[in-house]
Amino acid sequence: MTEDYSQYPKHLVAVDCIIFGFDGENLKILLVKRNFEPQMGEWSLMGGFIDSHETSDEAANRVLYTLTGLENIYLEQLKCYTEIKREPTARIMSISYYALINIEKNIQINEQYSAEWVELKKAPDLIFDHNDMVKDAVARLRRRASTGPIGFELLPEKFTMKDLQNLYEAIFDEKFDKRNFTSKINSMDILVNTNEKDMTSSRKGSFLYRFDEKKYNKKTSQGFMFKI
Amino acid sequence: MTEDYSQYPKHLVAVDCIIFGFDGENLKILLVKRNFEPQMGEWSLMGGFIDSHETSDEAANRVLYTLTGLENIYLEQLKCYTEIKREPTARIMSISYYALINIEKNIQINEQYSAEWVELKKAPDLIFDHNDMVKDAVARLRRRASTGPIGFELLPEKFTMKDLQNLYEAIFDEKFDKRNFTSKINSMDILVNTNEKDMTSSRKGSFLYRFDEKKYNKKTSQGFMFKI
DNA sequence: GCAAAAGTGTTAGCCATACACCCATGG
DNA sequence: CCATGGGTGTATGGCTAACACTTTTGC
Repeated sequence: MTEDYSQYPKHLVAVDCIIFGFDGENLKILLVKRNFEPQMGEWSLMGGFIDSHETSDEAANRVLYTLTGLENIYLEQLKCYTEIKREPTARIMSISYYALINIEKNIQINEQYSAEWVELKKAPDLIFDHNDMVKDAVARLRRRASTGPIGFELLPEKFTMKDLQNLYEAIFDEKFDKRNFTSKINSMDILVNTNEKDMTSSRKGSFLYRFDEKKYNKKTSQGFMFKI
Repeated sequence: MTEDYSQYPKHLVAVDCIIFGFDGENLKILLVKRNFEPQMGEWSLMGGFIDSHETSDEAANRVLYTLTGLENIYLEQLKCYTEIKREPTARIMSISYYALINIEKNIQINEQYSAEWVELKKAPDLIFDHNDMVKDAVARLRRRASTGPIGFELLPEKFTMKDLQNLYEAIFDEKFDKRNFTSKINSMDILVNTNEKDMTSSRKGSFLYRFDEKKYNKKTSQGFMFKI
């Protein structure tokens, strides 16, 4: 006896992306203004339907590429939302993904979508269950950021210690002590000082660091655990 | 302009359940022997297709009820698996759920499914990507167990300190020091000593405890954090 | 020379860990 | 009375958190 799949219902399945960026001061998310019904003109996450020939990961990457032109972005599946009435016009499941992008990269945001970076804290109400998706994504981001070096995805290649601290303060919405933060980071020994200075923020200038991924991987394979 | 959904492909979407139980010594999972093709006769997780009128949570609860007759079980969504060829005969997405059940409850396992409790460590190879699902579920269980009181879902209402320690040792696959474990649990002050003794395990007998959920909730709302 | 941000160490309290003996009881 | 598992306290080292002054340099 072979299973006859035709008796089972099929479903529309979409992906929605929570795209995080950091401008040096605030965490932001990239939102689009819907240019189609339902809820045309309202703010939402960027999403798209999953095609028959692609996985949800591929669909999320495609959606991200379509909007930003970026590839090889940090992207992680979060959760599948399946409430029957989560969209008013049809039963659509959606798998949420969150992405981390360096906001300074030359992003050519596709004009077609009226996308905007908005501060996470000041984000407008979103359609459907997209507010829940964002909330879940922030929780996941915090957890990942505290246990792994994903914060660097949000920074340019070279960054100051202050940038890094600002980033973590934005992610956790919490202030840290400068000396404790610096020595914790330094004690992990996963950054390299480029010996270049960023002279834009002060007269004295502040050193620029790079995340040393090779070193991090090596240390990790020897039992090291990132922890903030 | 309203979106025309008919142009988008629809998908079969299933749920698969990783059902954990604890027998006092070992963590177990409930597996079924497939009685239909493909891969008839091989071990797999218990699963089922999502119907048009139900959410994935409801489908998972239904699958669990069908197999065990149990309702109101701890159940949490894990991840959506969408590889095109994850099943050989059709493109089927699957949302995994993990469940925690008290193995001592009068479970009437539905004979129809040839289900068996097997020790997690000795689990056979499973079909499709079910091995990955189990691995992901164990990781999630460990995380949840270390930060919340979900372990009690796996124990009978009354349990000894030894039971509790055995449980956490099984979950984390790691031995703990008896005195440190006891004092950590006691310092959280979320158990009540029933002043009954379990006389089956020793001459002296060991006290039976209950998890005090009310107290836990109250403490939690005041900032308490469970931590093991 | 002064304003503004960068950089840098020490201390005290807390928590995690390591560790061993007496107790109660049934047989 | 003895064998078996149950129950209990202390000391140490490491980590976290609190805290303030000096340096550099452009203006």
